[in-house]
Amino acid sequence: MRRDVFQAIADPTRRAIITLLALQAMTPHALAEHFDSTRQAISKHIKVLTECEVVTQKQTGRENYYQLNLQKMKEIDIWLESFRKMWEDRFDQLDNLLKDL
Amino acid sequence: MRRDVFQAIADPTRRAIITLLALQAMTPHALAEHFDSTRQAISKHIKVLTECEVVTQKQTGRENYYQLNLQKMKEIDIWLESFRKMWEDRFDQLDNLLKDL
DNA sequence: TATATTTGCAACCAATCAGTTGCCAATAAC
DNA sequence: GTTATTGGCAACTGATTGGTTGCAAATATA
Repeated sequence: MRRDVFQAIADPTRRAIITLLALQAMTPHALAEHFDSTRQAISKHIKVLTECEVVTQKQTGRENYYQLNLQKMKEIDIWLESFRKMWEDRFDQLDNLLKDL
Repeated sequence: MRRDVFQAIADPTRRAIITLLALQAMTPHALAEHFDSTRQAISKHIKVLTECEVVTQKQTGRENYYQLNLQKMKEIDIWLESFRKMWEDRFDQLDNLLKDL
């Protein structure tokens, strides 16, 4: 099974989970309340996120708090880096063109 | 069928195609030579990329040149924006901590 | 004109995905 | 001690994915 951050963010529900966990650590139960699907469905998504280390867990009693691992988000940023350079160059070119006109 | 840039970059072969097309526009045939799988498999990936507008095509005779649409790459960057702010804040906090020591 | 190259389409296949329900274990609350 | 809450596991289902082969159409090339 392929488990990387790119696969993790492919699913819109998982992206929503990531956004929620960016604000604060939450339990699967609390997370599930934000969605229409069942707690088990959400738990499966959390499992994927945990397996690719996008999310880490911290157990306290019976409650399991999950929190976002920003480092993994940074991995996407690193991949984007070379492309960002390209669109910034394009922007500069357009900028120069506009100045010349 | 869900077709967005996040699903597009989920597959490692598609990410490789994107990287190749960032360097220069290419035909499916030329692209396929960079991979082990068949031309049809690559064409299917190109179809996904086209459907979510990560790639645009330009036909010349029987050859079909595909090129990267940087704008769609930027969409990922926009989504990352809020998270980037977070890890930069964390870095600043660490920086201040180190200064204090 | 005959042959080779490039391409997209359709049919098929095994694996994976996202979701469900049911169940049981552990912890909290009463 | 009994009941409620939380959460993980397993089994199942339908849809999607990434791959294959075969084929036909269009364009180059000999």
